[in-house]
Amino acid sequence: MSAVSCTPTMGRPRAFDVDTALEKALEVFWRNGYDGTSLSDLTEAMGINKPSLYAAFGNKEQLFLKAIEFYENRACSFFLPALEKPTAYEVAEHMLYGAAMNMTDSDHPQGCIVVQGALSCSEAAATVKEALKNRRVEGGEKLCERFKRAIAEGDLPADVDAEVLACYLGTVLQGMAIQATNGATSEQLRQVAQMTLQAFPRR
Amino acid sequence: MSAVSCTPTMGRPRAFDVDTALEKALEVFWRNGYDGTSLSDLTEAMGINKPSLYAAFGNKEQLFLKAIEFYENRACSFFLPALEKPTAYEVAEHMLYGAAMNMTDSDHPQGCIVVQGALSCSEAAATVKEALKNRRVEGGEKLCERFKRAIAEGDLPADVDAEVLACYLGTVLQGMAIQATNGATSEQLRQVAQMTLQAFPRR
DNA sequence: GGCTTTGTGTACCCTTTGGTAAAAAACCAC
DNA sequence: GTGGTTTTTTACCAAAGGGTACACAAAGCC
Repeated sequence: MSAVSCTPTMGRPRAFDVDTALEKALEVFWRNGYDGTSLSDLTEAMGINKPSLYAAFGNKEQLFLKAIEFYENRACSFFLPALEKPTAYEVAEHMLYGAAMNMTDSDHPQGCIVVQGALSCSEAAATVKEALKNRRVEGGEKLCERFKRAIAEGDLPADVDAEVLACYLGTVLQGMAIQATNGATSEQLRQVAQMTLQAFPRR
Repeated sequence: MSAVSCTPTMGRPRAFDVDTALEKALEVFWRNGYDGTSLSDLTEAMGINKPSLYAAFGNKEQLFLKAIEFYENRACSFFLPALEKPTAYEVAEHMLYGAAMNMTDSDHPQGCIVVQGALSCSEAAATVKEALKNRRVEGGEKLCERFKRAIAEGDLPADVDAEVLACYLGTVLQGMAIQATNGATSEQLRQVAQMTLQAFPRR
């Protein structure tokens, strides 16, 4: 199941659990950003030494990318499940309320690592910055596709612009990540979600 | 006028213009973030040596804070002027369309440095992270005050929740900064602005 | 038991980081 | 010119950055 490494049968067994270590790394990257996280921060949080980190994950950049994958596959992810809802309105509703809940959850850093993990960063972080940007853009495209389908199904009025609607929803979702880091409560974000839905076309 | 230093009459004159150098520093910080910007990046962009930088601006942290001040006092700032508009709706309108224009202006990096300058960062950047967070929160509070005034003036319905309205608008504005870094065009952001205004109560 | 294979721990590599000491240079007042 | 004052230049510092060599330890295989 672990996407990171197939445990070999020979040789000394690993003394740590790869997914647990990845989860710790995710939390550090989430809180401090890519540039703001040092290898010492990582090895300390993960409870392993540098050679173990490099053997298991490649390097800092690859570790970050694997942490992002781990993040998106977590049980509490809300984006993809929301896309499956039967109507466009319910898609938006579940996504907005899911974000309000998830981004303020005190079990992990506030906000969203795909937004804040490497927003403005050094040349050395250009690859991960691009990777996160692509994920944000792809999220918008998935929303757009979903709304186009809704129009085709007659679930949304034919004169609705799916791209604008997706961009609007994406803007609010990404803005909620910033609000969460500002200290907004889940209740405040739920009210933002409610207002956002007021501008949302219903069949 | 320069808030940075009163030019002394004695001694060797400065070989660079403080405000020009500050503008260059702002651009680097804006593009790379606080953690992602090194002193070499700064001195190269500003065209000065490190001792000159330290003499004129203190250190990296103080230079960043002065760059933020410079940023907020620029001619093309839109936030404070929008607050002065006669009605709450016009306040929101000017702020949203101002953001759509400003955050995609190719004369400088995309987005907003108050949002992306130090969103997730190292312990060493905790001070500037906090400073930016405070500015974002204060922006929301100013919006809230403005909307409360609008309610008192009868410009907004009495049953409107000024706090929710301010949080909603702040969320969209901060989300627009992310969209701009994603590569959104000013036209796309204008359409987001238009949709946002649909949820805005009118008298 | 030995052999092979893999992971761990320590100690190290070079580069870059933020920041400064000290001397030379450019100005003003006299 | 001389003295006082400030800025520039060059060279440097200690610490931290990402990354690795190497010896040793722990497992399966035979």
